[in-house]
Amino acid sequence: MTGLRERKKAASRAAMSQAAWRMLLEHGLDAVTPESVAAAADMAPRTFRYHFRNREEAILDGLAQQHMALAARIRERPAGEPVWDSLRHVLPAAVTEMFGDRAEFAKLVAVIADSPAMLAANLLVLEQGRQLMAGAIGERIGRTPQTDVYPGLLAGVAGTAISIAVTHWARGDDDTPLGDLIRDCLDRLRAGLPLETSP
Amino acid sequence: MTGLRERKKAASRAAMSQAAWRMLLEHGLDAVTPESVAAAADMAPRTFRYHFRNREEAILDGLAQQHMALAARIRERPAGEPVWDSLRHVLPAAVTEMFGDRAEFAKLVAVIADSPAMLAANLLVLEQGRQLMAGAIGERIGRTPQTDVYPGLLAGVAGTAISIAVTHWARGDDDTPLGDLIRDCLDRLRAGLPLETSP
DNA sequence: GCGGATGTTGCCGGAGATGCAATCTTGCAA
DNA sequence: TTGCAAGATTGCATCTCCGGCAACATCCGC
Repeated sequence: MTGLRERKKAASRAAMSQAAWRMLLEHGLDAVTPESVAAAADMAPRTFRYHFRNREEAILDGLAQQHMALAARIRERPAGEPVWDSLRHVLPAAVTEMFGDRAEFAKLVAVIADSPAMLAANLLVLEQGRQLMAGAIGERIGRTPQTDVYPGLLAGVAGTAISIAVTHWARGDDDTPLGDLIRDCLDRLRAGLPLETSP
Repeated sequence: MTGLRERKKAASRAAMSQAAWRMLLEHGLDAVTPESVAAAADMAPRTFRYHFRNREEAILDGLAQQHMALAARIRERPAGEPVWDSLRHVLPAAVTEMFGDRAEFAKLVAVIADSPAMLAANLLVLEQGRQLMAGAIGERIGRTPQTDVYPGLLAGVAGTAISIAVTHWARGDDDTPLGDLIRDCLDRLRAGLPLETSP
């Protein structure tokens, strides 16, 4: 499971992904090329292409990893706990630590805004996250997403809460902590999204 | 607005999009190339690239159009109607007419399943649809998605309902009409997605 | 230790995307 | 009607990106 081989492979991947991320923040999307990233990580360009389909995938790989970790944290919650409570318990903290620095994430949002490829890659990450989340939810409540709509719906709702909360948080004209924003969104969704303002 | 010029441009676009769609259903994704589609629509390959970024975009262009129409239909609902009711009124019918033939759509699902590019393109379409839906919802309730999370949350929920319902419907091991599935999903979401089974 | 499996790398070819400019069609006004 | 500007269609040339193939190095299991 944790053989030297797999660890080295993961290390290579992580090194390039982090290099790509830093390069995006400091020099913009155009500066992120297989060549530059590979050089920064001290590897061959071809190795970059072995691990990642394109630069967008490399840049977002870190986020993708953490999305996968989200599902795991859902599974780890005590067995009897209602799923909604599990989400409310896990998501605010997990997502907050996921997007540590607001300025960095604002930059990412800006890049996504004017790059269709980045947007598409980001949507892929989110979709994959939803799939895993649906699986985890289904496992907890004993229903498979294949035959029951519930896990998919709840995972979709959770994903929506995260996306909306993070987007508003990244905009920066509101200093509410990200965790509180997510809790607020989740609570509204759990209440069935009534129109009434509830400040 | 409806000058001859624009109609001709839209016609070219529609012709190629439909050709791409038919070609996908009959010969698979690999058969859909700018050259083949352009030939089928009696146009030059370069014209294909003038209208579409890639084959996936061409294939899904019809769906994208209808997603845009969705937002318009939300806006057309009577002014006093609660937004949730508007969704419940518009979505089942609109989506049902959107995916007329189950076999065709099942094919699309299959293609999406093993083509990351198709998946990404599809997610782009859905995301764009959500944006428009959020705008329409915000307009109806007098809140802009820019400063208020409500429109985005509700649009996200609506999108989730559609995606999940359509996916299950396309699987085909349940003969419930698509409209009923969507209504069911919407009702569950409006009720805050309680875990209890309610058959 | 040895053989198989797998990560790393270089080389190279095909496919896809884009800028440019020429040409034709349409919209509009003189 | 006629002429001009704007925009759609097309060809050409180029460029980048992606992936297959094969060689080599390293690691795992027996």
